[in-house]
Amino acid sequence: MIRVLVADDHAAVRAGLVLILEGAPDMEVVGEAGDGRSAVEMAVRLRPDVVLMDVRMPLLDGISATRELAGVADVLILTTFDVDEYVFGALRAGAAGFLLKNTDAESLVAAVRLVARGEGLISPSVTRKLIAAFSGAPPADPAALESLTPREREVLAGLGRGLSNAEIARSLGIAEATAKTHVSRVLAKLGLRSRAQAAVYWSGL
Amino acid sequence: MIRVLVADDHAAVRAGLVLILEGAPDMEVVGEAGDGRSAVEMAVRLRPDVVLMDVRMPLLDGISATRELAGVADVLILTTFDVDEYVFGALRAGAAGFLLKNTDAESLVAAVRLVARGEGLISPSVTRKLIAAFSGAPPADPAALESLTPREREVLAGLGRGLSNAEIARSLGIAEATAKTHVSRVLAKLGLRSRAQAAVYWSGL
DNA sequence: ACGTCGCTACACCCTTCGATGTACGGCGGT
DNA sequence: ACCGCCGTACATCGAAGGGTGTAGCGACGT
Repeated sequence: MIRVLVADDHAAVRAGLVLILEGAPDMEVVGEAGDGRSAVEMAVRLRPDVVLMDVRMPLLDGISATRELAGVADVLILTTFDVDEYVFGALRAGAAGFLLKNTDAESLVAAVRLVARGEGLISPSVTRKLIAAFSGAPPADPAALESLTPREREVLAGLGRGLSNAEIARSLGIAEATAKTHVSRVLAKLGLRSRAQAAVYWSGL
Repeated sequence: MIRVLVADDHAAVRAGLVLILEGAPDMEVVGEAGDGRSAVEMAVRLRPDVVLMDVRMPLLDGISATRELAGVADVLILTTFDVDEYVFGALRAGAAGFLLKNTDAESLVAAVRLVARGEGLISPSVTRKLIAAFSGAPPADPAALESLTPREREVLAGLGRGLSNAEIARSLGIAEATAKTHVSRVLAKLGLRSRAQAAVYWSGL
C-alpha cells in the first residue's frame, strides 16, 4: 500500500486528487494539507511514501516545503504552470518528480507509483526545458553575485566547498583575518547569516 | 512524415530499429549509418527530422556526433547502459532525448514522435540521476546516508538548508542541545568537520 | 526479562565564526 | 591631485559551533 499525502490549498483540487488516488487499489491517502507549513509537519509526523505537492500554497510554497522534506519523503510536484523557475526550483529542492496538473488521472496514479518505487519522472512538455538548461551550461548568476568583487567571489567559492576561514586564507595566500573580513562582506552582500548558508547559495548556482 | 536516420554499429540492431520505425505509418527511415562519422555526414546531407544515435560506435562516438549535429537535427540517444557519463554527456552535447535500449517498440516510436514535435524526453530510470546531477554534482557518497538514523537525516536536511542549531531545533520541536547532539553524530558518521561541509554534501546529494 | 538501538536532554569546554572598528597602499576616474 | 573602491591586515568580543560524557525513556528483538 502506497501512503500518500496531498498538499494543495484548494479544497476542491484536494478532493479531486484524493478521489483519484483512493480509486487506485494500492494507494491510501494518509493526510491532506492546505498549506506548505502543515504539509511539512504532517509529512514528518505521518511518514507518507509520496507527497503530492502543489507549488502555490500559503505560509510556505511547495518548493520550500519540498526542500524541507528532503530525506523525509519523496515529493511529487504538481502545478498548473510549467514556468521554468518552478521546474528548476523543484529539482534543486530535491523533488522526485514534476508533473503538470493537466495530467490525466491514469498518468497521475502511474506517476505516484513510479515515485514510490524510487524512480523519478518529468512531464514531457517540460523535459525539453530541463535539457536546454542542463546543456546550456551558463547558469546565469543571480543579481546579488554581481555586487561581489572578484576577490569576494573567490572567497565565496571557498565557502561553497565548505572550507574554513583558515583554509580559505591558505588557498588564497592571505591571512586568516583577511579571509574573515571577506567572508563577512560576502555574507552581508548576499544577505546571508552563516557560511553554511553561503555554501547552500553557492551550490544553488 | 517524420524522416529518421538510424545510426548504430550493429547491423542487426539497425535492422530491428528500421523495422520498428517503418512499421509506424508516419515514419520513414531515410538512411542508416554504422559509425559516428558517416552518421554526421548523412545527417548533414539527408536532413532527417530525427537521428536515432547509438552511443558506442566506431570512428566517432554518439556523443561527439551529437555535438556536431547541434542545430542540424534532433538527436535521440539510444544506448544499452544508463551510465551517468552517457546521460550527462549526451545532454551537454545537445541531445534532444535519451532512451535505454530496453525500451519497447511502442515507446520508441512515441519517443521519436515527441522529439520530432520538439519535445524532449528521458527514460524514467535515468531521470532520478539527472535530477541528482542537476541539483548538484560533486563526490557525495550516498552509501553513508544509510548509516544515519531517520532523525539524523532530518537534521542533515536542516544542515542542507543552512540552518543554525537553534533553527533546526525549532523546526523539529526539540531542544537546541539535542539538535547539537544530532549534528555532531551526523558530522561524525559522514566524516565531515563542519556544518558548512554538511551543507555541501547535502546539495551534492 | 534482557540487551540494543534510537531519541531525547543537559553540562562542560574549547574552537571557530561573525561583527565591528581601524588602518594603509594601489588603482581608476573626475 | 584628489576621491572612492578594492584588497590587505589586525584586534577584540560576544555568539555559535563542535566534542565528549552522562543519562532517562520507549521500541524492538532475542
